[in-house]
Amino acid sequence: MLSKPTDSELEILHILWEMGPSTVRTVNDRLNEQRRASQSAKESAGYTTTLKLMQIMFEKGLVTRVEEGRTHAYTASVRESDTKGLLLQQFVDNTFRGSTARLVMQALGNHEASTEELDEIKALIAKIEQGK
Amino acid sequence: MLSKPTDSELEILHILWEMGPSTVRTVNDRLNEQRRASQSAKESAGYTTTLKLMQIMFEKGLVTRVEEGRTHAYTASVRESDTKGLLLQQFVDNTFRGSTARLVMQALGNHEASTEELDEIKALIAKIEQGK
DNA sequence: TCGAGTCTACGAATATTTTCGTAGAAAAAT
DNA sequence: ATTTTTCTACGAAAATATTCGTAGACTCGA
Repeated sequence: MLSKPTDSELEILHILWEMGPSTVRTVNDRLNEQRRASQSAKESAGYTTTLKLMQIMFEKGLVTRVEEGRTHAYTASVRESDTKGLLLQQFVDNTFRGSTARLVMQALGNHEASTEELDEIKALIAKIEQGK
Repeated sequence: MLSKPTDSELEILHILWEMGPSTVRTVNDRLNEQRRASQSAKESAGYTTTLKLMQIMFEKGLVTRVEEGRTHAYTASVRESDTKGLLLQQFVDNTFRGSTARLVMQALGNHEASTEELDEIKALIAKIEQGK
């Protein structure tokens, strides 16, 4: 059963999805790199903080790990699209009363979407309509 | 400055947006009614739980209140579209790395959107493209 | 070989969010 | 008039999420 990751856990999952199997050290470095780059609200995380999070994620089944000599190589054990789908589902339920259409309207209304993005979306809609 | 409501606070805001100025009692009743109706994960909330939440929301400036005899009438002081926009922004940042297009793709890809909804969205896209 | 550096494990301090018990005042019911 | 109900205020417990200190084991270079 797919369990919902917290915000911090999601940050780590993103890195594992992007980089594949990684050590805690690698994840921690990348994490702090990203936070610095994006002026994230969060400070940089201590090594043991990231370690602990990843251990908890292991207990929850969000990641698997393999001993590689003295260190562990962690791998995401939930699929990116499944996880995002679940998060999206809950977000739509909580915030838009379950209405995907209203979510999309708000998203397109607020944000400047680029012409390319709009084209992509139009193409997707066309594809969905064909399937009906 | 618009502050981000927690999940419970959002649940209350929805009710205030829907019903206009309301007492704690009214909000609490409606809340539990909705939770029962939707088999929500949460149990029904005690009166003082809702009261405390609304007091906290008042301190945060999410709601205003007016004494009406012995009770208080609470009103949302943040706009629905602003609040949802903020939540959406943060959700897109956390979950889709800031890409609205990817959010929309996931939303349309996963969910069966109705023909009417798709038409609405197409119309919206057309309008945005005209504005460019 | 010894000391500095790096790893995991683990407990616990913090912070945040949610829940509720209790007390006191006011109103309503009997 | 007195009991019961219905409010608010408030503190604090409970639940959840985040952060980090410390200890012990292993590795590597001097």
